[in-house]
Amino acid sequence: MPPRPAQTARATIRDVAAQAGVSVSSVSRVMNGEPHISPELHARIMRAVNRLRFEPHSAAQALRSRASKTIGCMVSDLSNPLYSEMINGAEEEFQRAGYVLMLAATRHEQDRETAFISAVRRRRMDGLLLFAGDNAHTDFTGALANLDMPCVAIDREVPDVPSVRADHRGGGLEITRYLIGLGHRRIALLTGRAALLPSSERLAGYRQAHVEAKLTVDPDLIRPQTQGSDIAFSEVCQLLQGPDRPTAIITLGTHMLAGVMDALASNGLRYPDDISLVCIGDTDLARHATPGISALTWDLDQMGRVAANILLDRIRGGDAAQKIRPVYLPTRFILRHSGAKPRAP
Amino acid sequence: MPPRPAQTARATIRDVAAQAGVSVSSVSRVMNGEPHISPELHARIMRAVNRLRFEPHSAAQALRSRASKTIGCMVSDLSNPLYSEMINGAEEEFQRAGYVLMLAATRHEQDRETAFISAVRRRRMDGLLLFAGDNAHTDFTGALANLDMPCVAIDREVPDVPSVRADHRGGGLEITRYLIGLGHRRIALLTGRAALLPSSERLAGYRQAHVEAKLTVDPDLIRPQTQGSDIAFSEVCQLLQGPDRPTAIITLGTHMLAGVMDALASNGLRYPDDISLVCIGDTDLARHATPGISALTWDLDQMGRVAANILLDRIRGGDAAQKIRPVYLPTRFILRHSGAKPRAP
DNA sequence: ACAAAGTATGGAAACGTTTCCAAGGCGTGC
DNA sequence: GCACGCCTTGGAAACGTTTCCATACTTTGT
Repeated sequence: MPPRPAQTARATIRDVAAQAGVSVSSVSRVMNGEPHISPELHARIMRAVNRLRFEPHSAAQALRSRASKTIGCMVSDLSNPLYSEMINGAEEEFQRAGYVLMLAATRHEQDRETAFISAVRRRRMDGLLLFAGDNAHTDFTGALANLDMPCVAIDREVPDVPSVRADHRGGGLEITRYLIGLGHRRIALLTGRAALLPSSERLAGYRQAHVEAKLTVDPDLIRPQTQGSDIAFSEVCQLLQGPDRPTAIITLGTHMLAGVMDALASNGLRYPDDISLVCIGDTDLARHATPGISALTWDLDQMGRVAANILLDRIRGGDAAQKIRPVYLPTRFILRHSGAKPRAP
Repeated sequence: MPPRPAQTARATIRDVAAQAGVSVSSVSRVMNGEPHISPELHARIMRAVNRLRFEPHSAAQALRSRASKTIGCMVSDLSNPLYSEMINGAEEEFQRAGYVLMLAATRHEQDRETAFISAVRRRRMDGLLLFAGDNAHTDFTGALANLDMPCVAIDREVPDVPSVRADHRGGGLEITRYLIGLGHRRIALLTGRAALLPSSERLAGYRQAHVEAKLTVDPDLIRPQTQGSDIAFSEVCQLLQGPDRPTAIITLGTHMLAGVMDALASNGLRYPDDISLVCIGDTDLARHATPGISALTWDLDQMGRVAANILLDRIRGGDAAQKIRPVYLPTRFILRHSGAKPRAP
């Protein structure tokens, strides 16, 4: 194998100093915008910088100054639009503050989580943003405890780490109340991985609504399966085969809703007449299905931004110990036409 | 402001060497898995590494070894599911190869593009993945030419840079032929930003189909607007007001399709009877609308992976100069029920 | 048996910054 | 006129690795 073509040598701070006839430290000061620099020194240095197209080597900066200007971001699945929209918002805030995002998708595998934590440590990243992930991963939580680094979680519960969360419990409560109010007594819940905070919170809201109405919850109606439209399809088919089928379904809006709709169609059922439907997370599909599907929504972009700013605050040495209490963002119920009173039996 | 709580000091390679009673270079060799190391030296060093929880400082490594194990990834919009799915695939390949992804969303702003290029240079990233972006940005192309770094573009044309592309031209040709074959003569095309390669290629296919059928193209039917369902809505409304309205519409599947459907509905039109519809990029909405909407699709995850592997090859010193010819991935037309013969006028 | 070639280790010089310290010049208040 | 402090600059020591070179000890080939 031929040797790599030599990178065209790049100017170092020393070259700049030599070119401008000044000391290295002066160049450094100018590059970092420090005060107490005479105008003509500044001008001379900038001229040299431009002539040589000097660009500071950030590894050297990080090594010496102990700040990498880098944020780690751990998410289970990049292609999940819920996450990517939050990341999009967060990234904008980081960019504005001069930080770069390092991204890793963990696919819910504990190995990848710990591997990324290790990368975060080795790279001495300045902060870490954690998106919803399995709380069951104890190794991970352990690794995190030793992390000793500003950290913010999104829709995830991590000890001693501040978090931003949507009010999934309140949302679950609201939509369950709504369905109960319509007269439903058997409401199926397809809310995604049980180990994820949003799912467990929604379930709590769902239960609370039942308690309020003095109804008991049939555990068979709760289907905390993984994401995926095919899973949703088979789960719903199974629910519909049963003797005492549900009269309403609450389901995740991304991917799962599609499977649910397929399942209804292939069982010859139509919403809202035969069965009521509410989905979690508003999507094009929910909006444009006919009839439109009522949905629970919240501001993903905003969540990303809020989390990013909390993290930036902490990096800047903000009042660390305080306010690790979670910040909650509201959910909003969009009423469309997928709910109705249950058929008389 | 109180001083930041001192980071608990972390072990350096020197600490490890001292603890194990060996030289620094031996520790380095062990950490990098070099050969010619006696088993007992290896064991002694690993024991010290574990005891001290030593983790090499990657900035120092990067500084000395000139490899940052980092890939830059530039994309206009992270929340666009087309992109995020490709990124998801690419990230998996990078992760497997031990690289970390650095992500930036440019929002089609040239400033952000050049800013990111600068970040890439300063951080001495090992490679760069470019997603579809405006070819009109000449400053950017200039900056890129000086980049002197392994680079792969996805659905984007950059001089001297290899690329991976879906066969958008072939796809555009296929769906336009299909509609012409049904008898349509006035086919509207809402295909996204004209400056993006996929759009211009689709347009080329669209034109070619017209040429083949000896039809002339009415430029008014081509609406190369930006993304967004509201834009699509108003564009379609405008098209439908005109005296000689189109009998078929080709539209992007993400977001725009929703606006198109709204526009049809609010003009009292139904597909496929009143007007035919085909969308580009398969989505839940296209699949589950009633009737189902025919769609052009291609493998996003695969595209990301292919691009990642080409880039990794080049980083490893692969036959650089060769094969900068674009790699094309096929598109596939999924026939559903949104197309019909045009109404007799 | 001896040169040549390899194997296993250590020592020290980079890599390109930031930052601490020192020092010269200059104004200021007494 | 002098101690003091501020502004401006330079010099040099870190930061934590990798890598080159040297060295001591084994093999191997003849």
